[in-house]
Amino acid sequence: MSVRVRFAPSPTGSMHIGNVRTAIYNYLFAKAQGGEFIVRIEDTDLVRSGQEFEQNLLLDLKWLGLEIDEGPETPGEYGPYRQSERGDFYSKYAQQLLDHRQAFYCFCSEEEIAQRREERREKGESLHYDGRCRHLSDDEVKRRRDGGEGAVVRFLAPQKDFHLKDVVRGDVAFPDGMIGDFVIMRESGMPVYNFCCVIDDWKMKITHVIRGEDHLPNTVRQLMIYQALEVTPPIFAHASLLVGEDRQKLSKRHGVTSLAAFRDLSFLPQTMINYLVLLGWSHPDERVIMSKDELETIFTLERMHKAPALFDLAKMRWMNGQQLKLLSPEEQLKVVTGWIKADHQFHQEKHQWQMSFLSLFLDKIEMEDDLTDHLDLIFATAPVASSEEQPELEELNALESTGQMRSYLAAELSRLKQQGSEFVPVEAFSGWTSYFKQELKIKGKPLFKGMRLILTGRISGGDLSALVPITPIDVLLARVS
RNA sequence: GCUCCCAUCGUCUAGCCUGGUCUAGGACACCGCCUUUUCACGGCGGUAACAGGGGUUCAAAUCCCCUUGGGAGUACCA
Repeated sequence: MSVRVRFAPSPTGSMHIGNVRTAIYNYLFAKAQGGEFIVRIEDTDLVRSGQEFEQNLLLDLKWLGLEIDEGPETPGEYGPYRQSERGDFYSKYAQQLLDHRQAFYCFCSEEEIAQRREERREKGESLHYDGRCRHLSDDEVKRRRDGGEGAVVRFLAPQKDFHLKDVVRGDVAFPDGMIGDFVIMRESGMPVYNFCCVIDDWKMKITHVIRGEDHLPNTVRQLMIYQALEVTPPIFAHASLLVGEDRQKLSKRHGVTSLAAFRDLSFLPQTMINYLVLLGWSHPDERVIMSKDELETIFTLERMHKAPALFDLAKMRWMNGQQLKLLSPEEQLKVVTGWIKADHQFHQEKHQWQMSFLSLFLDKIEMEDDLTDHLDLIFATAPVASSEEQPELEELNALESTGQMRSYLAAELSRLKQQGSEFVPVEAFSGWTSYFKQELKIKGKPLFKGMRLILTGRISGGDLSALVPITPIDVLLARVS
């Protein structure tokens, strides 16, 4: 049977990276197995769900390049793909469970249950639902329902041990009494997660359920339902959690956690996939930089890691640089150009010039914020020097040779500008250097650092002979005067 | 409280299943050196970990037990 996996987010906010990683695992596994990647929207919580969230979710997956085989916008034969539209399935099987006495109507209000739980807590007893409505007679149920009394449907939890064979965790035991009778249908008639999940995974012919470890306790409930329905459960793989600095499950309060936020920070989709997949999975040969295509052939559930993983922005940053270097020059330019504000002078320059800029700085660029400094080096007219550079800078400035070079360069630049040049020809630059050496007898630190100071306003930086020819003459003139 | 899960450098991890080749390997970060008359890249090197205690065994990071620590769940959320 062909592998079918699903990513089943609830549209209640922007997609956070824990979910993104789950999506990636599912997608990669599907690809590696030649199977299907299905997206199912879990929107049974009408209050928290929103249509705009679903749209963003789908857009996020698209941005990542995770192609959906079946989903709300590309339905296959097992739809609908939104739980809010699958009501018939749920009521049908809820009724079946009711008929078979595997579920029952419960008339207890939330307040009553909370109160009874408190009482049991004081007595040190189990906090589960106490089974009060378990054995109401059919007549009583009918009477109370006909009388308009609200009721939920509870699943009657079997009193026995359960056992799960999890691909990443191995054998997991769930002892008898771990959970009480749980709600599968709300008073409003809306089904609840654990129930929908089973019905949908079954009806959508899902073969492997790959999800976060936080769902592990849910799995017993689901196993119970599978058994009651006499359906063979899928294979489960529970991935470790992603945690924040405090080692707790990653959530909004950990700062930057949504995919959108990382995208805004200029992380590439490849980086997201590459970095996230490595947070809980490893390549058999410990390769680190990988493309999505490579991952699609090599990913296996067996190499998933059990312990929770912590985010390391520094490594992710490095990885972004590595992924950037993997692109073709044209693609690199496109990415980098996208990082620069629309009204920046950079966009006015010719393609050839932009490529020169890129090749000069590519090694130093990992993220968007690396760019500012390099752009300033080319375009900023006012010199920027750090405070600790100040003493050396002043010392250099006071040198007689610096003054000589400054007036010479000012004259040269004006001459070039009058000739109509926009940039300094490479030969002109080397001409200046030889002139300073041979005629003015300036050499060593006063020569190189001095020229750098005059032309860039700084005392350290990249190769001047490459930098100067791509700096606009107007900028250089402003710096010299 | 109860149930379940987890535990190798600061971080991500390899190794653990199938004990010896592990004086524990890699990556990020950090620190040196080389190269570069400067920056970066690169190259070379360094600091740094098997949570603790008991077993089993000729031999344990690897198997078992306990302790400790961390996490998750315990909803008419998913």
